[in-house]
Amino acid sequence: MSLRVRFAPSPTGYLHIGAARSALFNWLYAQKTGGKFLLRIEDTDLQRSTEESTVSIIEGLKWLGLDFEEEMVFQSANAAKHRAAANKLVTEGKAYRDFTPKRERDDATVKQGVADRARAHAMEGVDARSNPYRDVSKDESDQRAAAGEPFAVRLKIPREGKTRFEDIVYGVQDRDYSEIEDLVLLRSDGHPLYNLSVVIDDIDMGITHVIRGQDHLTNTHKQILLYGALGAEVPRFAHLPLILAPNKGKLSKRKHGEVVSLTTYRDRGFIPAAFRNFLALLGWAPPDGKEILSVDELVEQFSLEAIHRSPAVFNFQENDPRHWTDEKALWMNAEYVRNMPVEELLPMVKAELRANKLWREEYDDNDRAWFVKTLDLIRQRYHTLKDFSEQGRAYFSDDFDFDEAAVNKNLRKDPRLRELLPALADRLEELETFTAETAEAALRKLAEESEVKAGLLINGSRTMLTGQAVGPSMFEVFDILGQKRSVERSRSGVPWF
RNA sequence: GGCGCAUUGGUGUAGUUGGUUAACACGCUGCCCUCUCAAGGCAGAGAUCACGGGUUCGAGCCCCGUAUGCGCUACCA
Repeated sequence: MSLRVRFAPSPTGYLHIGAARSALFNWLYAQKTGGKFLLRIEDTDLQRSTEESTVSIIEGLKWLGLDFEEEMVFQSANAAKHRAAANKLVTEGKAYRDFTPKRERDDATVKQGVADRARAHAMEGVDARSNPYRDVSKDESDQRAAAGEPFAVRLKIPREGKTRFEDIVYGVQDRDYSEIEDLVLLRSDGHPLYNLSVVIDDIDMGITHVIRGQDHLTNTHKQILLYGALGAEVPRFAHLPLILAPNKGKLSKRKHGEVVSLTTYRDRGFIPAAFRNFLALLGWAPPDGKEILSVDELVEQFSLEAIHRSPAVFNFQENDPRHWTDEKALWMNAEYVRNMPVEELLPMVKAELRANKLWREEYDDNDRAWFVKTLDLIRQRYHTLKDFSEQGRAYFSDDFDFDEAAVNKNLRKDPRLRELLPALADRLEELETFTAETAEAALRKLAEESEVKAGLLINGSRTMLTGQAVGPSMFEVFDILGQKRSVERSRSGVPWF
């Protein structure tokens, strides 16, 4: 059978960048090997799963360009099958009914509770095979079940032995059975549990390679036991190093908020290809060390063997808007904004402008040449798509804001500009052919005659015409804005008031 | 507590079977370019390769221990 991988997120919130990376690596591996990339929504936790989340996951994958094949699978739809499988294991004697009353756990303190219980068991010398219901006779078990007594179903793990598998990333992994409790397959309310569901679904979907986060590394042993009990072939595993927060702690949705959400990057103007490129470099590096890689190059160079084992720190500074996410991601995005083919950038800028009511249909036909030229000029110093509607607003609308600092620095500082700028407007208006060159000549001539430095007029114009202190070469800006707008804005005097 | 995994400049990563001054990218500093800001070019700061032992003529690479971090240890996923 050909190679099949899957991405199996649980729909309990937006798509986490760590999950997105798992999806990417699965997808890359499928492309690389000619295999299939499948999607399964693990919504067995009905309480926490939401439809919005499922939608956002699908949108996120689409945004990153990670198309999945075949029908997506909803794990909850297979619950009956999972239950049946567990019951079959009971009949075969590979699992047993546990009539121990369920002990409720407070969700907030589970981690601690689990650790405490484990510690207590270790101290009291309780072994993992001590469950009294392990060896209850089948008749008695059947009777109690028939009498309506509630029970959970647990897998019967042998007393002696160990599981072993070779992880493609982490190497050979051993675990003694004594370290694994008889795992619960079915809750007392009949609800199938995670480890059972993944294994059965992976078998059903014919998954040959399981590529997922390192947090599942030790779970894998339990799952291997399950594959054995179910008589199925064990797939290959590749676990991915985790992505950590700057303090090297867990990067969580709860603690770190939107910076871990993939949609944030879309909403803040990232280019999908750029973010995908950045994500690929977390825990993996191409053999030739080149970092800006197209999808095709990514696919071509990718290999599971080159993934390394230490966790990656996602470097950002909370409470600092300038460093709201990893600097390298920001740099990479700017790199894409600057260098990608304009035709590919254009639709993205169009969407951005449209969302801000700055888009005009002429940009698509009559003014297309102007639009492309403008993009090419201004994108050189932009970092995200947002910049086109914010910093770039003055190129697409006469209704733009003046930056206070810029006005102070480039206009108010020298009162002569109150006269010089309108004078410049006159000169520009007189030009018969209006280009960057003629505008420059006119400006320099005026500067010379007025005995001021050209820079004074140039910087003053920049703020007067674009509201900003920074931007492209001013003569190019005159050209882009055109004679009419250049003249009007130079003359307006708006920022003086 | 037990088990597992990890540990190369601030961050992401390279470092072939152990062999001269530990490489690249982001970020940072300075200079050049220049009408500003970027970009670009040049130069530079920053790592006793977590720590301690050991093996070896020689270790970031091998072995042991320690520390720290993370993960798992649930009738969560």
